[in-house]
Amino acid sequence: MNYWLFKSEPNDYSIEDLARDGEAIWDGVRNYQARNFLRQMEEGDLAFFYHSNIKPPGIVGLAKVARSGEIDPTQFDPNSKYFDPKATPESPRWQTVAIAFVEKFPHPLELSVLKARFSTDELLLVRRGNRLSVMPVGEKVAEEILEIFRG
DNA sequence: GCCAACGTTGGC
DNA sequence: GCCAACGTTGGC
Repeated sequence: MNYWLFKSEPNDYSIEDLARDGEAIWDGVRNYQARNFLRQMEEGDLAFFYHSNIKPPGIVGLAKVARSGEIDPTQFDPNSKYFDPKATPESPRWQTVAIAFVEKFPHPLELSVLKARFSTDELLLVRRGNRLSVMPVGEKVAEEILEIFRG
């Protein structure tokens, strides 16, 4: 089982939205490094849900990978801002996963706290200038984060 | 509003 | 294939 982190702007899609929907196809990722992480995900993997572009940014909840190997439907939709003219149903370019809501944490775990606690080697998220919207989280760090809430 | 980081585009 | 220009992300 692996741990991941998903960034989302809450104005766009928040942990509350995921709680309401129960499940969501994580569409719109158009970065190859992030896509490769999405391809590596397996059903049952846990994912921290992170709110970006908000004050303060931070981890706000937990989700899990409900299905892997989903085809991102927005790549075929000419009306979508994620439309990719080079993608065809016969050879799609963008795969993703469906995630399911697990829990909203009782309080956000702010980026400033994460930076104080974890080095850039331990947690990619805290690396300056990191723009990946989907990234792996090491098991040790993941368990420490869960421990904060389950102590 | 600023700007660091970095991915993408396009001319050559 | 190189690389400058440009655009986007996202923290501060």
